[in-house]
Amino acid sequence: MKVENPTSRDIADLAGVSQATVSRALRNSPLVRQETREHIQQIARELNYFVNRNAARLRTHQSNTLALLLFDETGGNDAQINPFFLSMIGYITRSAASMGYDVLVSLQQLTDDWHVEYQASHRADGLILLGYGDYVSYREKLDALAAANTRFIIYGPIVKDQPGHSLGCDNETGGRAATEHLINLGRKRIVILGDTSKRHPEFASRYFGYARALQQAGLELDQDLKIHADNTEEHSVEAMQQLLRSGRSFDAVFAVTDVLAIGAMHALADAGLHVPVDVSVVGFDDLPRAAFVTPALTTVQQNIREAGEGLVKAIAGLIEGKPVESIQMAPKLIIRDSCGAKK
Amino acid sequence: MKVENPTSRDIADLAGVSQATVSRALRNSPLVRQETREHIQQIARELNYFVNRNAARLRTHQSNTLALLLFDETGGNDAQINPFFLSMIGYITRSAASMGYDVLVSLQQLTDDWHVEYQASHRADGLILLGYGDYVSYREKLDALAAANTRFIIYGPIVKDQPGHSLGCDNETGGRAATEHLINLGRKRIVILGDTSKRHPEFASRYFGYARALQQAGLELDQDLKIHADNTEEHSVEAMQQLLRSGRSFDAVFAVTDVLAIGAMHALADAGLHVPVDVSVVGFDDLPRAAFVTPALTTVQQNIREAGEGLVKAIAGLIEGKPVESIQMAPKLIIRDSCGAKK
DNA sequence: CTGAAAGCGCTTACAG
DNA sequence: CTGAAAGCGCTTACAG
Repeated sequence: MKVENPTSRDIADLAGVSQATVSRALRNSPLVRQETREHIQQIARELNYFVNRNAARLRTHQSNTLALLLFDETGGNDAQINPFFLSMIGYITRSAASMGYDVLVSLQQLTDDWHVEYQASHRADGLILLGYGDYVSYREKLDALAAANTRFIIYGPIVKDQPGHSLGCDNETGGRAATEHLINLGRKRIVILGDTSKRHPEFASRYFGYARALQQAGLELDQDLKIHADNTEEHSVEAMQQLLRSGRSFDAVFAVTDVLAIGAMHALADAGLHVPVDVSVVGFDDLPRAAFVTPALTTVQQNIREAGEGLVKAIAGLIEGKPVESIQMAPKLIIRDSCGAKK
Repeated sequence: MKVENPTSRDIADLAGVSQATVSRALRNSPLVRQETREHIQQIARELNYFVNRNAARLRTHQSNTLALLLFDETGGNDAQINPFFLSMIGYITRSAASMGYDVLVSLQQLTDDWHVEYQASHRADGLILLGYGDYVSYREKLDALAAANTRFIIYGPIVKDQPGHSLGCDNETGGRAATEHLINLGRKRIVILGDTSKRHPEFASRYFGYARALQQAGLELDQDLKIHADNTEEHSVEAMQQLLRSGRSFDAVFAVTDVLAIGAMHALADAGLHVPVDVSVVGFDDLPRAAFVTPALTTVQQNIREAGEGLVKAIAGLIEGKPVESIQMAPKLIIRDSCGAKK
């Protein structure tokens, strides 16, 4: 009764049926008589048999696998993934498992010739793309994906004319909510911090929300308060130090990511300014660490659970040939201490 | 020249050679004449051809894939993975990629009938197990893995008689370093916080290190200062509140994880105690958030980069049939503000 | 250096 | 309800 690496043929011999019947029985085909089916499954269990997925995949042309591609934002120096996207992995994995998909994880650098290979080599049926990338640089890759008929979904903004599907939060509404909140707290000179160029459409949308809120409140849109910073804590600190040195007055900072907001808080504290008394700070993302910094960071939350589940559902739909629409989710303002709303 | 889903046969037809030669050429076999090889590779590139990995895997009985199994510590309520292990994913993925392995990620619940399936179904050649599990409960699963001849490596302590290989940090040395540091700061009544039972051998080792440091310093090992808490912030807060209510005096807390340390800091602050003036706090793990809490947490760092790379190297060794030894890495005390060393 | 052939372990249309 | 057969796309021992 002991077989080293049992195959369906071994089960068939043991059960006294054909190999085809074993295959059917193990897939719970209604074609097989219940009694036969149970007998076969019993034997399979005893032998600790599992279907060789590679054979099944070769035969069916389906891998039942999703590839999760994370843009490596560190340029290959480190393998630390942006914590916002990192925490999505759990939800994606669980959600995929519940739908019968395995999840392959891979870090992708801008220089890599990525993506195309996963589906072409039949390792994955579709791709999920995660990361705050530079969309101008990535565009070329996305076009290559589309040209190869690869199924993919990006977590990010809906960009006009961009190939493929996207799922992201409504960045403009989020940026607007953050800014309105600051305005309601009496703040009038609100810095917008980050790379809001078209290279980062999600950040640009947050900026549009900011601009709209100011406009609606009758506040001036001062270009001097638009501060560029690449999306790292270090760049944020630097940008804020420069702003402080310039002597320009401001009473609030809306950073387009939490990473930037945390950097800004450090720079402000180092300059002897008190958050939120002197300057209110609001971020975006609700990173796990946002609740742990002091003062706890007020921020715009993107629902990562909803995002993870939505991404899997979308790519599964694409794989099954269903029509899938790009989706925008509602962001949520999380009020903590850095804005000064709580007294 | 356009073929929808090209196979090696298509390349062969186009190149005017046999399919076998194409296969050899694409694998850079020295058997193939260089000119022929380059010609074939050229055509493959033009057609955007990639080897069907499922066929190759079926044929070679190798998946060149590692399965990364994360113990789900939330009991299925949430899919948040312990951030310590989460941040290892990047290093594991990159390291695996550099050795030619794909990485499959999966959340595993205690109730699942896990593990065995990955290798038996030929989806992975070996497993990496990550998580602060309850080793008494997991033991049964590990035995099943071993019985099925599955190759696996666990990030965790080396436990006597436990099947398989482990890679972890030297928890006893880490616990000792943390405690000695507190003693050198003049602390005499040091609470040890966490589940230090044999269910969590890594925590038990940290406790042994603690005990040894006290002993060496001629300090009493007071059982009243050994405080049990399951590894969540909430349980930590509760345990500390109970300790504070008991009126027992103490001047330091060595929490066996950062999660517990952060919970303890909250409980102490809520009770009006000042860290580190009234009570020094030291944790273990160096979670990303440890540097962000106030005061910044002094903790014992486990090198996740070294860990990730070591795990991949170890499982790759196991797969290739090389002898692999269980490994202990050196932990490193990271001194920040919560212990009171900096003035 | 190259080709013809076998075979990895499945799934499924076809025939009964 | 079941079996015989074909075939998914590779890799590699064997023969030349």
